[in-house]
Amino acid sequence: MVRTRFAPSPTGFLHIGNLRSAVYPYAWAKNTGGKFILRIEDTDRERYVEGGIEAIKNTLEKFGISWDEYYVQSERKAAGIYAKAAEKLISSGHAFYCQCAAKNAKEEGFSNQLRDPCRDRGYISGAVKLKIPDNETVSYHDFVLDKDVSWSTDTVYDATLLKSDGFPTYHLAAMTDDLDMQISHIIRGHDWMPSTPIHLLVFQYLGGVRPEIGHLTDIQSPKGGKLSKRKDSVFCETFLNDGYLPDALLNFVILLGWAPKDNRELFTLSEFVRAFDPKGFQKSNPVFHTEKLDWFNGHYIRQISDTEITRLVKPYVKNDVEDTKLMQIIPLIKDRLVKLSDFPRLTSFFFSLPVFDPALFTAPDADLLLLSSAYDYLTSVTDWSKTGIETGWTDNIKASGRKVGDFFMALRIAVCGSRFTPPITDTMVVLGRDEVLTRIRQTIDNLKLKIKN
RNA sequence: GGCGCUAUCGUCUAGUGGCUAGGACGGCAGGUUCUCAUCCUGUUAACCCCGGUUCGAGUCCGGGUAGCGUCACCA
Repeated sequence: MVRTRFAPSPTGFLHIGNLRSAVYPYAWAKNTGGKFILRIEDTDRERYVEGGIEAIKNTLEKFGISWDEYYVQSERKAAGIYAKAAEKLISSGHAFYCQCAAKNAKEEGFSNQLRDPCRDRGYISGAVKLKIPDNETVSYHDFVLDKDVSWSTDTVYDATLLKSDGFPTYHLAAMTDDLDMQISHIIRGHDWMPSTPIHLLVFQYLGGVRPEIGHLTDIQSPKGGKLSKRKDSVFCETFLNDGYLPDALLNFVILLGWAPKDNRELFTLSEFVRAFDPKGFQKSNPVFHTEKLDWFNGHYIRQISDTEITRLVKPYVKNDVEDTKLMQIIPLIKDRLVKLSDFPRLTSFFFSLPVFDPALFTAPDADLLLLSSAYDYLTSVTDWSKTGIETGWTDNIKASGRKVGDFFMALRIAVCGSRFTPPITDTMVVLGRDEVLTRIRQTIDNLKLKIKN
């Protein structure tokens, strides 16, 4: 029975890395019949984004990730929980007040002092900092890396626990909470690794049962370095709006840094919960190449029903298009859909007259004959259905000595204005007899004009 | 620069001392087909380097090299 947590800061929308940091602990907790906790770490008032909390919850829900317990650090701060923890550390001699001006790491460069000059000044107010002991070794076993990691405290700086505005930093808040909430396993980003010795000390001084700790790999940008807002598309909502299914994105992300022993690739969330094994965590950083995501998405789209796709494709379709029309079209383009947003591009000719592009007709004279022949034949068709149109047609074309491929290509271009379309007969059925005949007639006229000039 | 982590096909990965190093995506080729796509088949391509341990190393150890992370009163 495992208790895990996902602890995002409401500083923006949920990104790919967040999603992964949420789904692993979720799966682990559910796999063991334990509890998954959502904890909002909103202790940085500067970076707080209005609506950030709702956005995070909202997106998690889209992926089917639900939580058993929910906490907000600013509320716990108001209850005095972190101040109390800080006092405990001060009174036991493991923390001290500091009245130095806040440093800005970017400006300070790499010449930071590890030991704070205020540690022995006996101030009775100010920011609270951790008093790092000299010449000690702190260590833990990382369950992701499956490795013991240790530091000399001589390389650790006196980290701030409580800011002068009374808000705790991550170092105090998260550790206090993990203890209070009896978190059994901390799964967090690799970028937290360097500050782990601080956390180990805080845990030790606060007392209680220390959670196991594991550091997830960092997702790398294909452009090098870690995935970032600047150079990459990172927000889950962006992918969702772009027509990626939550199942596909989740499946893709799950496999970025985790793999089962049998190397299975397809997982719904509940299947992942069942298959989850902490031994499957990857140790080296994956690169965020999305080719496989496209494959997953196409795969999942092909799995779902036409009725469901009709619903999903709505945001990408004009309002006045009826469901019955959509239901006719979807079977024709389902296999061609990589993203839901491909729908309008693949189906434009169903809704509007294609523009005549003379360049598409490579042999205008021959095509004109083919189209005239097609027009004559289609006029004679009484049963405007797939079989009604198709029966005997191909044989007739062959008998007339024409190439079937050329014939249908000319027809395809005339009716759809493109060389790439669903099977033309099915398309014509959906379009309707009058529309099809009109389009062919117009194309014939346009072609004649072209030939004349 | 200090501290720390990592290292198998282009990408995601399986591998836990004895394998022709496997799968998936992508690429390429072929089949199916009125085009494209789907689907099917085949194919391509990897153990970072150097030492050591061992009868035997992708697997263990050491050293290089490379990549990554981090050095805030941000998380």
